[in-house]
Amino acid sequence: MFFIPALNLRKFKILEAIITDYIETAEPVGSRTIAKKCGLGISSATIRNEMSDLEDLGLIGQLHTSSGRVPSEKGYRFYVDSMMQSRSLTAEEALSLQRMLIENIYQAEYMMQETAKALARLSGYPSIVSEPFLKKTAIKHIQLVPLDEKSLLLVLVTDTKTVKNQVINLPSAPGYETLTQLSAHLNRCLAGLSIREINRELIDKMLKDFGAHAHVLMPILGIIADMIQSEDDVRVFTSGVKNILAFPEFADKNKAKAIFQALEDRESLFAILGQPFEASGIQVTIGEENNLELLKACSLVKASYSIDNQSNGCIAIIGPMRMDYVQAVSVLSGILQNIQYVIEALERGAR
Amino acid sequence: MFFIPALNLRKFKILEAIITDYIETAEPVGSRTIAKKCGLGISSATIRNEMSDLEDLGLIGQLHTSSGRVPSEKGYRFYVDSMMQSRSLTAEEALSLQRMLIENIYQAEYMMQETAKALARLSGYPSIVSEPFLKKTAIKHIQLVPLDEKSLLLVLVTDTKTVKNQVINLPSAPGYETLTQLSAHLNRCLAGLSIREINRELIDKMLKDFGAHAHVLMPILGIIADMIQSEDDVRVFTSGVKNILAFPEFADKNKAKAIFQALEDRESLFAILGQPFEASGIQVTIGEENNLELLKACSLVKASYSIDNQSNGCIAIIGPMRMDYVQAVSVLSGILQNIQYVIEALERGAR
DNA sequence: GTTAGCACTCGTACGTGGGGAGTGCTAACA
DNA sequence: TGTTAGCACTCCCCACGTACGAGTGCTAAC
Repeated sequence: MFFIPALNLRKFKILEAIITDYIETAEPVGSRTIAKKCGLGISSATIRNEMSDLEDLGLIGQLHTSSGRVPSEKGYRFYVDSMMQSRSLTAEEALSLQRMLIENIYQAEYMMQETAKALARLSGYPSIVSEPFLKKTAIKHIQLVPLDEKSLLLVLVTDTKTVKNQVINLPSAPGYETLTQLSAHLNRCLAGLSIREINRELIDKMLKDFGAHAHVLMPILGIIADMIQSEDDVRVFTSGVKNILAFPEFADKNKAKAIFQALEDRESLFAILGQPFEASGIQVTIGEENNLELLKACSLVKASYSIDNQSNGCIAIIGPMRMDYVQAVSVLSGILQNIQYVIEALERGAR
Repeated sequence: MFFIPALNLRKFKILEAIITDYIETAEPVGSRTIAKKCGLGISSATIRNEMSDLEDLGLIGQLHTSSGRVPSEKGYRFYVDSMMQSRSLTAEEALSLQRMLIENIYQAEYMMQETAKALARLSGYPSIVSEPFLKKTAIKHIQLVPLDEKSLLLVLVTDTKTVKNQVINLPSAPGYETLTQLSAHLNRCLAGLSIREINRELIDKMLKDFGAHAHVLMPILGIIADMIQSEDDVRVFTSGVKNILAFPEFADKNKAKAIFQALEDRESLFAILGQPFEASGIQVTIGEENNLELLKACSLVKASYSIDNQSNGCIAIIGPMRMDYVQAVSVLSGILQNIQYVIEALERGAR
């Protein structure tokens, strides 16, 4: 948020008209268009003078002499910070979200793909949604399932209702009976704990209590720690990537391709979402403000959702700098609310 | 496969030269190009005469008078059936596949996404890979995991090592002890069976043996049947969708968008892969041969992989009709072999 | 049967010129 | 002093005509 002293109300309104018009049409905006549209009752000549001032302030620019004006990054930034007013979701949008909630929300992981879809459909931009990071998440239940004589399956249910599987290979896996006992033991000791609470002391105690199976317990404990600690199992969903093609900004094949490439690759998705997901509220980063080279011609609208007041997951949409920020922010915040609502419902259900 | 009597060796070679050149360049092929390239030692005039004949046979066509020749769908069909010789994977390609095998292959589901990636990377076309359909797959292990007082988690491991989870909501869920007993009971009765072997008689017997928990057992049995019967849980992976943008055939935004749309949507992916996946070997469908309107301007190269000699899953790539069929078929068959190899390794490991 | 030659077709690239949208500047006006 | 009409100027865009080149089909000669 920054303040521009030279900006009187008329300039403010003209700037607003330029930006909204350009967001809508993707065409440079001329003084006559503004004269007709902004309803200030002043002539295009006066507006030309004002536009010249706005250009001096660095809020708008020209592609070439005698072209209309185009918002600059600084212009967009000012618009996002000081001009635009967020709106609520329309009845239609809200209804569409409600439908999303009705089915398959018990497990957090089902919700994510659906959230990505809703985000893309309602906003018209490609969306990215990450599963919650598990770092601060607690273990709810552990189950060991026999597979064959050399392997077993570890099923981990967290308090966010996410279910994770991992096959564990051993020189010789215990039988069903032993696994059942081990499962019970693991649950007694670990259920309700988060990764931070699993310490050396606890592990020593567990091994002591169940020493006969230490050779099985050790690798299992290691893997459990890995599972809830590493982000490797955190999936990231995208939707509506094709929406990019609707924007003239990405008419160039190579630009479109770069975006598609990035949105297909896990690593670059993480890079886009950024680490850590600590920031709260909705963040808008415009053009050069983005650290990633790939995004320097784009804008990113991003929000974190939290579980148990711990910021854990991230939802975002990507678009051209000429993005409909009002639409983007309102859809994102609407969906954010819904996610929180669902998560809280899950939490309540879990206790 | 069809036979064209009028096609002597020279015409055959000219047709081959036209098709391979067009596949490479996407430009209509002229008689002089062929004269220089095909090495038959005949002049362009002679080739023009032959081309005229080939056009009469419907194997090639012209975009307009005085343009070069372009293969027709019939031409491509003849090429695929009778002309092209498949090649083996190059050392580089084979190595790339080997790398894919090294990690994360124990569970079939990990392999699928990797397979899709490899397929797209090696072929240069968008790829689609489906998980194995479970219809003929047998149950390996069932485990009931307590969640809370109103819900439990059903974990189903199949003999293809696919693991599926489903939350089951009940008015009142049994405790840990009961679930452990129920799990044991379910495994005793169902392990090793496929969906076809689960009949009324068996269910009656199970309910009789465990009548006290019939109200829990009934919904569980229903869900197990659903899980292995329905295709709802079969995931389909895509990769390299962006590759489409490399082809002039999809320069039109709307065409590209239609493909992106289709490859993002589960339903249309199933429609593309087609049902059932019974056919063996590699199938090529060209242009109008495809039932789907969307694919009438494309070619689809598809293969099924099987588990235990039952055709169960499907891998495919999509491209323009001017597809590099040699490349496509060789990559697809190379990857198919690898999938089979991995699956057999899993099977051996499972016994 | 093959080929050189030629007239013809058609798409593409290129230069040109007009129209239109837009600007900045100036001078007149309230 | 701020506003506005008018004007010259810039520059993009499009339509048009032309030249060129790639390619064909046909004919006649080998």
